Amino acid sequence: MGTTSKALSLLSYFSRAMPRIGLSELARLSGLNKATVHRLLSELAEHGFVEQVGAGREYRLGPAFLRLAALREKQVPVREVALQQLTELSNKTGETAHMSLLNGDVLSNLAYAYSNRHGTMVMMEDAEVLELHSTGSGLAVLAYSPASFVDEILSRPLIARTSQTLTDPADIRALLPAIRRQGMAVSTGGFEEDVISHAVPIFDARSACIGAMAVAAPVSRMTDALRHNICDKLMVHARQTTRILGGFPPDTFPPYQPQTPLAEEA
Amino acid sequence: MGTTSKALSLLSYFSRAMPRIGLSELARLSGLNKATVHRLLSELAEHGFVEQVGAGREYRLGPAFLRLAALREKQVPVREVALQQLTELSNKTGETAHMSLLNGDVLSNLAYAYSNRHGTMVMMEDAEVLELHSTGSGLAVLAYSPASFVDEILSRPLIARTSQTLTDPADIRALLPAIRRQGMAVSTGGFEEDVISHAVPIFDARSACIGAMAVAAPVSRMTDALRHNICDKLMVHARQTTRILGGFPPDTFPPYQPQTPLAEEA
DNA sequence: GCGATCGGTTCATTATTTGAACCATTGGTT
DNA sequence: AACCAATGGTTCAAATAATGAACCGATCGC
Repeated sequence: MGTTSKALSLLSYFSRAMPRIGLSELARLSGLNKATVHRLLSELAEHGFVEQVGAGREYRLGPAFLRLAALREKQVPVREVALQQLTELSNKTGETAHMSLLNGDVLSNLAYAYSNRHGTMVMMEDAEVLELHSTGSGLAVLAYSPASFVDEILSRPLIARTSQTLTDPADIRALLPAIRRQGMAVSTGGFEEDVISHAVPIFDARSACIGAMAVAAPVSRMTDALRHNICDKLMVHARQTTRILGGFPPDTFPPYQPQTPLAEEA
Repeated sequence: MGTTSKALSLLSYFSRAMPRIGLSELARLSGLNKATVHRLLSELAEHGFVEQVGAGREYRLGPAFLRLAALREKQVPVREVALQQLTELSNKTGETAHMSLLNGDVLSNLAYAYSNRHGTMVMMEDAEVLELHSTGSGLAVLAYSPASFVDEILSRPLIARTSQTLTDPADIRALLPAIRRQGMAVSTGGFEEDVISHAVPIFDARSACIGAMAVAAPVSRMTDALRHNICDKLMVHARQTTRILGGFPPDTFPPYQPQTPLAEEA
């Protein structure tokens, strides 16, 4: 691994759950020498990628990202496009819609939209982390990822978020062909109890899967009618999002077919 | 310069004006060897900090920034705080309010708010770059920056954006004491003709100047009454922003005094 | 078909990175 | 108050990774 990669990988240890990290702890997490981590952090800090916070001298992500994210978004307005689509999708389904992007071996939430049709909604947050094995979005991404990547992911310990989380690699592999046939993944209670999530993958210009768009609803509210409505609208908006972003679904991706209660299967 | 710094500095060549850069061009811009740049870009690309775009194989900023910016914003909601303050400021003054952060030797715009009081407004954009010598915000920052930084900035060629831009280092230095006395900088037509900009510096927890909040108005609309209103409201909201962000003005920073037409001077 | 680009690669030389051991501080425990 | 175990940070010889001139193959304009 190059020095630059080491420096950049340090950034990946910052998360919602661990927003500030001390020097020694970061050295432990990354397996690098403390002196090395210190030098890398100093260089990162010089460029505003991290900064030190008050007393404990811990480090946190720096202000440079605001500028660079704004530039990125100006060039490729993924978030803006996603928000438009999600707002429509959420309005049409009456449920929470969200979109997440693949970031290493995990999905991170990019944007979301709530509906005000019901008193209760599945809640979401920006930059929330979604695991590939326990969420509908993750399964959708796995189904359209290279075999080597799937092997890599499934070879690691799969944490059971709920009693319904699939943790056997074989069980998860068995789902993928069906997801590929339908162009959509469904996960019931895999990440949070009582939440059912439908997800459709999003592709880039090289037809690589870069993330997923999903609708998350309380299990208690799910009916055949709602399911069909969600499937139909989700398929439309996910495909549209891929297209607007300049991406192309792979040749094997099933074309859109209007979903009616009669057309149901599986 | 360490390897990491070289890699990170490559990112700084991407801008609104130059959103995509080819390998050879980036090598030329940075003065590094083409092979070196290629290796650094490959490492950056591995982590999603840059990506290659279609035909020309040029590079642009990658999707990783969206996630990291969201995390940063979650931890230190500068943008959110700024937007609230700017919206109020813009409403109270009837003019465009914006806030920019120091990024190396230049300010980059973080957020802005328009008023709908008038048919014409000074326009702004996110991630827009403001030079230190030609803008009100830049002068405010210079006035509260270390002497060595000021020397560094003023030793470089100062581009004349308009016929009214100050390009003589001595002229600019002469302004700084008055700015420090008032806690506010004013620039008329320095960046764009017919725009007058009032700016107040923003400070962090160590009382270092990290950027500026400003109100930009058409010169044609400027009256004594508007000027006093802008000064008063800008002082209030800039100080409030510093405070909310956990920062402290330096001891030398003048305390807020209500601005009335009678209290005017220079 | 030529010349001048481009992105990308190679490999001996070189300079940077590395890490064990070392401070100075801090905070909790005996 | 003495002690221990943390912390962030520093040092410098040894080891490793970065470097860059020259080289491909492809593309473009003429």
